[in-house]
Amino acid sequence: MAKEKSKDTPQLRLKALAPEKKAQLLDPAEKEFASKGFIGASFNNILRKAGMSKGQAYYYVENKADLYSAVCERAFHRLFKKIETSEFSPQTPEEFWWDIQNFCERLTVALNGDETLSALGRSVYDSKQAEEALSEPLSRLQIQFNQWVELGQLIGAIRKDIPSDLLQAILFGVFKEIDRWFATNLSKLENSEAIRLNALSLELLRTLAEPKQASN
Amino acid sequence: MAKEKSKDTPQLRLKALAPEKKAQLLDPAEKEFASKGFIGASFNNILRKAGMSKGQAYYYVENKADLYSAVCERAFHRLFKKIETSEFSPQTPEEFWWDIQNFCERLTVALNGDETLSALGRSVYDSKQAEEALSEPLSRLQIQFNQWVELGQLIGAIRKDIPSDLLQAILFGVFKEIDRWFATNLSKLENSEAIRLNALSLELLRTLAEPKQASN
DNA sequence: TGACAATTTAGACCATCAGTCTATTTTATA
DNA sequence: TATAAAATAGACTGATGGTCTAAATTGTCA
Repeated sequence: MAKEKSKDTPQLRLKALAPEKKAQLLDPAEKEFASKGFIGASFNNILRKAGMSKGQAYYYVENKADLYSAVCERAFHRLFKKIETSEFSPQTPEEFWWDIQNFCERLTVALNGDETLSALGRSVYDSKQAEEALSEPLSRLQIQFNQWVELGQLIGAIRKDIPSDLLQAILFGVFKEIDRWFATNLSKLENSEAIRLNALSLELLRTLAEPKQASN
Repeated sequence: MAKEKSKDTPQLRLKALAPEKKAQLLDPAEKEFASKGFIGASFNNILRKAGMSKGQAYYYVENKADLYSAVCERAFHRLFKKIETSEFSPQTPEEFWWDIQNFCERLTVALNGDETLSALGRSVYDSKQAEEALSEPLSRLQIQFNQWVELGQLIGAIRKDIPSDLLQAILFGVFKEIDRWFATNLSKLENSEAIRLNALSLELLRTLAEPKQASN
């Protein structure tokens, strides 16, 4: 029997679309979202740039949020291909934090090489609506993050006295602010100072996340 | 001569408006902004609730952002009246942090007693647009904050190795996330746990802001 | 090849949005 | 009472994101 499940949702149809045609929509969309943010971006304008009719676009995409989500997912994969995250199995707190630092460095390099990607990433925080649009991919990220936290806790690299979702929110918040600050101030910084602050930032995160004393 | 400077801007006209009429506009606006956020709030809907025509509203208010700003300013004053901040002139780090704690407690109490105010406060972070609309009052807050930081640095309560705007962004970020977390999780919390986490949160801020060692 | 069905596309159309503009009413001045 | 100024009503504008239907295209099977 195996009745072929037909592509009866916009999402599935987009997935099955020829890469070039997908790009025809997602490329201008990415530019628009990256430069204007989720709310500022105009769906109509994207269609204009993509040379695509409304009927066509809405056949492959549920709504503006869905398009934004598709754009971000694609960019996300692009990022991860760049990072090529290696195995991550630290045994001691020192190893744990070294791995984290390593990861952050890869991330920084990857983002520095792709301004559109960086801007798109920052656009997530333009509005709650943007965040909601990405709730699904973000929750996947969250799971990954939680695994790291749990691992860290297991080997004594991360404190256990704060609910992990609170700790996570705080760490993400700090990370976000640091990112934002560097995005706007990096150009004014001496190179050496930039390096110093970068290291210091990571230290801050570590200070927040580490157990209070050397114990537990 | 002293030609009376006439109230020729919406802001001045609003300021000069009879309190009850001002409330007629600002009350429904506050409700709308608090419950829907800046972007989600509908100007038209506010007018409907206020029983006010467009011409009238736009005579007293420049645009949506200006209305939001007026609403927030009023709420802000309401908050500060509740807090009645006492003199703040610590001589030692311990005093400094004790004062901060004291302030945070007052703030918490004040906000707990006014859900609309809390929601309105949180609405600032709904979107960049909201933040921009409040750039003027927020920058006043920033100045105040910077004075505290400078004072703290003077008496050795606050580190000097991070640019103060970065430090400020980080502290604000952490504060924001903690606030948000408590806003959504407070109801599920044991009372004792809530108290513990509250104290711990402040400790986190202190950990971030204090000089690395006891020196400096 | 021709007929029929399914998929895909075009674009007119809709409600709603923030904001503008003008004609009118109300109020103050003298 | 006449005139000027301040205030108000609400029709109107150009966007927005999103819907809907009719047409075009494509696939399928005889």
